[in-house]
Formats: sequence, structure tokens, C-alpha cells
Amino acid sequence: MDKQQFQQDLIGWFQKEQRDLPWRRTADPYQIWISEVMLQQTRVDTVIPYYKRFVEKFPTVESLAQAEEESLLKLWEGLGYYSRARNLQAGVREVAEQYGGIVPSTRKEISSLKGVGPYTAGAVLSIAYGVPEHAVDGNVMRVLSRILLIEEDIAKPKTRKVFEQAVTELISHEDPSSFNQGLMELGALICTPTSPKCLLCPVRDHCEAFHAGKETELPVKTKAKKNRNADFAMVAIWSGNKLLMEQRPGKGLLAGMWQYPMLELTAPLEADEIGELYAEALNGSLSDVEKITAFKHVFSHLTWNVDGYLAKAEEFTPPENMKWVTPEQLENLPIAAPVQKMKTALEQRGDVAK
DNA sequence: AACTCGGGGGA
DNA sequence: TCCCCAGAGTT
Repeated sequence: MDKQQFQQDLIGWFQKEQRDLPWRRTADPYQIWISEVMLQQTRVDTVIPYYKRFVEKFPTVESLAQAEEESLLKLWEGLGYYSRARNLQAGVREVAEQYGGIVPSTRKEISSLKGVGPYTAGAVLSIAYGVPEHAVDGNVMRVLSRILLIEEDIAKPKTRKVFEQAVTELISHEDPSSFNQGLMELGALICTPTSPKCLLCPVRDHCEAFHAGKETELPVKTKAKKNRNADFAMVAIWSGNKLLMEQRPGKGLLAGMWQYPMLELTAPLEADEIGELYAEALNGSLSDVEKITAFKHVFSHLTWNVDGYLAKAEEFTPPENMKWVTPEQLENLPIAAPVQKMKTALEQRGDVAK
């Protein structure tokens, strides 16, 4: 491996072929940090609109530090992994209070911020500050497993260290940003998981896997185990022009997000039985219970099978984690994708109010 | 080291 | 279907 030549080929290609992405138009470490958090386990095309809205509404450390959690989650709605948003704000508040609003530029300091792990630390340091630090994500492991013919299982946690060491040895000290981004851009555009475009690859000559004809056998990755199932009833309960909404607990799946009141079902039930079940849980009675939809929502580790119902009630004092809202107020509550599916079913049915 | 945590796009 | 995505926190 001619390290010098590899760096030059990679960086030269990146500077010529890189995509025009919103976060590549800023040098602000705060905004680059935002992009890196959003990009965790999330595709570029998905992130773009979220990133634009986010930096428009919260352009500075101060603005995000002062934001209400509900408006923060509303901006994050649909992007998933909602703890990222809360951790980001916690980290930003630390920067505001402990670092005078300046994102720190050493690995030790930036890694101490909430939500900033080994990858994000290296990404912000190299891209925003030009520090030659490794930033190893899934792309980098795939690309380097091929280039260096590394056959260790990339699903194992400790394997990441092997790649961090490799990057530390290979990284350009003249342009760490282009080097790290070049590896990731190569993974996204050329050195893809299936059918890599080796004939278009700018570093093909340096690639041991291509040389050995093993590019499709790498990386080695053991399979993830499959997920569980759970059944739920979700009921839109109207009282006059108000809907009953429930906030999920502050920890765990979809923490803090809002939903139509849900109950986990241990056995399949009829519509009239749903009414009794909720009456017990809510300490208020339902009428006109009607099933309006059924759908499945797949999370990475779990699948929800949801039956959606419509019902009426006399307004009653709800439990602590619930409140009555008008349709207008509902628009300001952060809801996750499965709840959005129910909301869409309601709207398409035409039962907007009453 | 294993598990949790979202959602969507592409093969 | 299954994979995988610019991963991090918790246990």
C-alpha cells in the first residue's frame, strides 16, 4: 500500500465527485455536529430536509440550548431514535455552559458530551476542525475491510478498534476532513454493500479485495437476530371536538412522544370488549366503539401489530400522562410513525371532529 | 458483549 | 423478506 498515493487518489476523487449536501456548505462546528447526529444510522436523503428545518429553527448553540423539548421533538418527528435529539440538546447545553458556546476540539472533551460517541467525535473533529482523528462508521468498515482485506466480523464491537487503528495510520494530516469524508462518500457511491462499482473506483489499484477477486465476500458480518411481535389496540377517543392523547414514558421506546391511548393486547378482542378494557384503564367509559384500521409497524428489534379504533366519550378527568386536545393542538404534539399511520387513517376516513 | 432504540429504501 | 444506513447509551 502506497499510503501517499492512496490519500491522493481518495482525496482527489472526493473533491471532484462529492455530493452537494447542505452540511457541506457550512464550517460551523455546531451545525456539522447536528448533521452527524442526524446521520447516525440514517440515510443522507432522509436527513436532508430535517437538517434544513433544524438549522433554520435552531441556528446556534444558544438557540438550541434554550429550546423547549416539545418543539425539539416536533422537529425530529419521523426521524427516529428520539434519544438522539434529547442527548444532542444536553450536549449543546454543556457546550453553552462549560465551553462558552464553543464546541470543543479535542477528542477527550468532545467525547464527554452527551450523544457524542467515537464516530461523531472523530467526524466533528476532522470535518469542522481539521484534526486527523478517525471517524469509523459502517461505510468505513466496509470500504477498509475490502481495501485492506480485513476479514474480522464487523458486527463485533471490538472489531471497530481494528479499523480505527487502520485509519489512524492511513489518514492524511494535510486534509483529514476530505480523507474521512472521502472514505464515507466512497462507501455511499462506489463501494456499496452489494455489487460495488469497482470499475469506477478511484482507489481500485490499492484494493486488496479487488486484486484477490473477493470484493463481494467482504465485509464479514454475522446476522442480527430477528425481532419480536406485540399486539396493541389504539383508540382515537373524541369528546366533542377534543381528542384524548397519551404521552409515552420519559424512558424507553419512543420516549416522550404522544399517541392515541394504547393498550397492549394479550389476546385478540372484539370492538365492544375494547370499550370495557379502556373503561377500566381510563376510569371513564367509551361509546360507539368502531374498528377503523389495522396496520403493522416494524421497528428494528420489534414489530407492532396495531388495531385502530374510533370511539366517543363524555369528557372525564384523564390520568396524569394524558390530556384532551383540539385538532389544532394535536398538530403541535410530537408523534411517531405508527401514530402518524393511525392519524392518516382517521383523516382519510373523514372523522376529523365529533 | 449483548441489548435497546426508528424508520425507510433498495435488492 | 432481509439488509443496512455517516451509532450511542445502558446493562
